[in-house]
Amino acid sequence: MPELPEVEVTRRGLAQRLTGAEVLAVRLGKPLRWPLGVAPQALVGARLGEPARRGKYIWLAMAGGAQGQGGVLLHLGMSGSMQVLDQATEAGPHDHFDLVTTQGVARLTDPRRFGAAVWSPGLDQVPAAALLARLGPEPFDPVFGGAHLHAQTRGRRQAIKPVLMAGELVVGAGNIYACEALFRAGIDPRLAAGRLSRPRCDRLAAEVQAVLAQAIEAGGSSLRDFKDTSGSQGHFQLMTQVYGRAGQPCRVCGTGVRKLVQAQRATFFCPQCQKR
DNA sequence: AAGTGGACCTGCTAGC
DNA sequence: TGCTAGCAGGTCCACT
Repeated sequence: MPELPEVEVTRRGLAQRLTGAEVLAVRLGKPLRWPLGVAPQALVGARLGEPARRGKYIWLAMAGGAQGQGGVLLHLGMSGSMQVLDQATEAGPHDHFDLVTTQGVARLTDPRRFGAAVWSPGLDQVPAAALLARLGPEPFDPVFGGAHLHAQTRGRRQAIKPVLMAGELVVGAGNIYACEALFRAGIDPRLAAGRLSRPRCDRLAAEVQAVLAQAIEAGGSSLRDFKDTSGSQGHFQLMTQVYGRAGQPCRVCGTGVRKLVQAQRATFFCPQCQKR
């Protein structure tokens, strides 16, 4: 589910509800991708700062409590979402991390358990630093743009779509938004990254930013189960031009949208609008 | 060294 | 109707 827009929508919800709250209890469900790395009760008494986001990770900074300065790095994996409940209801079989606070209960629900909640003494310290180490620039960071995209793709033979998704050139564009950005930029997803001209890099960078911004505005995409922290669905999935539309007519030219597999992930594109 | 493929885990759906 | 193979928004790791 969650690409950058969904994670950002989640972060905003957490920020609104939980900033300044004090941790009363932590409840763990089944194991997630990585262990929390600290005894749950060690977080009791800590006060939450404003949640931050880096790529598809959310950083819940906290101070005080037995564990002292640090925070919890959250990832929603493929199927995760977070809700903030007024009261702690009984945990379901897919609720694997509850942060009970004075301002509500933040609950991570993640059926596939590719997500994680990991304690770290700081964002710039292990284990958080190790997890964030390979992330490229944020899409709205001034560092990211056509020049960066162009420079970083020289000599690369791999197709642009998996390169975009890998997160080394820019974080945040997962399968949906990589497909959508390439469509908007008129670029064939199979084109070798190193063959993108500078003007096309400019265009692609702009479209990555535009599609992510628009998706955040729309509350993210809810393909099957994504919900924001108050339980509402996003509606960007209603605006996709190509993602999930195999066989349906392109909204621009009417040609059938095609589906193929790249790096073991489905790619959707319009063979007419997107050129090599 | 870049690129590829497998792994992690569960639920839903399309197809027989 | 019922089973099953295949597929799903991510990312790490091992191997070529």
